[in-house]
Amino acid sequence: MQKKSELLATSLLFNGLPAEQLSKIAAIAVGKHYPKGATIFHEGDPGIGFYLVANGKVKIFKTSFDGKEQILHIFGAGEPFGEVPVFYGSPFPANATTLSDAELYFFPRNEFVDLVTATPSLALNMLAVLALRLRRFAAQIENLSLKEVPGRLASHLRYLMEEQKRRDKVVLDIPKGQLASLLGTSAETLSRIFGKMSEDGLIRVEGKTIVILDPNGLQEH
Amino acid sequence: MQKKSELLATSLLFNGLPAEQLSKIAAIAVGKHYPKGATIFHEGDPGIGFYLVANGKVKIFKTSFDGKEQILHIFGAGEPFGEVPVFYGSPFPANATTLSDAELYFFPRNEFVDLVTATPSLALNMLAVLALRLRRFAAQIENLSLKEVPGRLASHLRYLMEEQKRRDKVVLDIPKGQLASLLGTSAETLSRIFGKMSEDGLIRVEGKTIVILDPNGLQEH
DNA sequence: TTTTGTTTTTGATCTAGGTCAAAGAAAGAA
DNA sequence: TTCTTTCTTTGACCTAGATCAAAAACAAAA
Repeated sequence: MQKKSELLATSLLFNGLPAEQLSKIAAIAVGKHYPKGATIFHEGDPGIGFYLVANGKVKIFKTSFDGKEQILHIFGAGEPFGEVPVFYGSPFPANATTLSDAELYFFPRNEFVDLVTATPSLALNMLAVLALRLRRFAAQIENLSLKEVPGRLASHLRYLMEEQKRRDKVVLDIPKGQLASLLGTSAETLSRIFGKMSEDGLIRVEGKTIVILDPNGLQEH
Repeated sequence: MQKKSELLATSLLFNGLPAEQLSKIAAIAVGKHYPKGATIFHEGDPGIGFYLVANGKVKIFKTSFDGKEQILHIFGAGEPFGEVPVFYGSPFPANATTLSDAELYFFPRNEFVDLVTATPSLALNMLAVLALRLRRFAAQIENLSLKEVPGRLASHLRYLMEEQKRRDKVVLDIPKGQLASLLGTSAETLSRIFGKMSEDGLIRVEGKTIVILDPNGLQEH
């Protein structure tokens, strides 16, 4: 139980809460293990609570009638997901699947709402989490509708540079096919764009490692 | 002041709060009038508070370097906007402009955060508002990336049928060019799709009124 | 290693829908 | 009304990127 509240304390959601609150929160969390590729929930399932990633990676996605998928988010350690039904209406708006073996904490809706009601700083943290997510969605809509695929890839690479705090290279943490689905394109097109950017001397692709040769050129796209 | 808290009471955000709270909320709201086409804020401006539409219509949108615009939301009476910076970081993630003459209430950040902290049910209402908005964004991303333009138009028409509670016809509340920008396409393409759907006997276009001839056929798209 | 399954790349082809230009229709303003 | 200004439609053309098919490269397991 010690380790559990330690992880919780590092997340944006439970950040800054006093130890006393943290242990109450830890008390209602149920740990669950999922193998790689497991379904956590489907779009339309009733949302009886939300999850927090302890370790591993989870994708949230929509699928079209003909099987194409669009990834909305990829969440890693410390990030919560599936909160929408907790605060507004019942069914999950999208599907959730693990991208690797994963350990998750599940927070049942009613208990959690009680905690939020009793703990103003938890409520403000949750508001911050949702506000950040809205900001990310706005950026994703901008990318999908106002930028072409090279521009979307460029902004994703800049995002990874930021996240991994490197100016010279980044490592893709998901297969290229999944990246294509996140950027709203096909694996074939993404592969061609990687090729084009290499030709143009912007990057060098070495498997999952992308060497950034021209950070400024990347801005342009 | 009486009228003000009456309007507030009808909004999802302040719904169900006791009169005492409502008057406190009304006390910090500052009324402002904007003419049609006025800019309320730009992307990147510091967010010192949020707004609620008393009457009129407001669009929230992103623009590309070459001037194309993508509308993220259109808000009418009773709907709040610009809350993201209140709860997470400072700058507005998008632009806001009036689509008609509009009366807005402005809520300064600090005072409002104090109220939220002191009023659990207000916090839960705000969480519901943001959760609903996430759900809408997820649907918009799905539309942009998994559906073609006819499908997007069809789901917008179904949305209007729902909203206006009519099965036989709906009235567009914005110009067709703005609708194109909301659906992530151009005015020309939208016009052609309206034409095609009319040919196919799905709808009949009479100016801003769209007569729904075949609700089931509309489902298909 | 060799085998088998999964990613990734490459080639060839096709089309939805963007863009440019201009004409028509509506809607306000004078 | 008549004049402007803003919306909407139509025509002609063009390209980003999807799709299909198949080879190649990797990775995991036997």
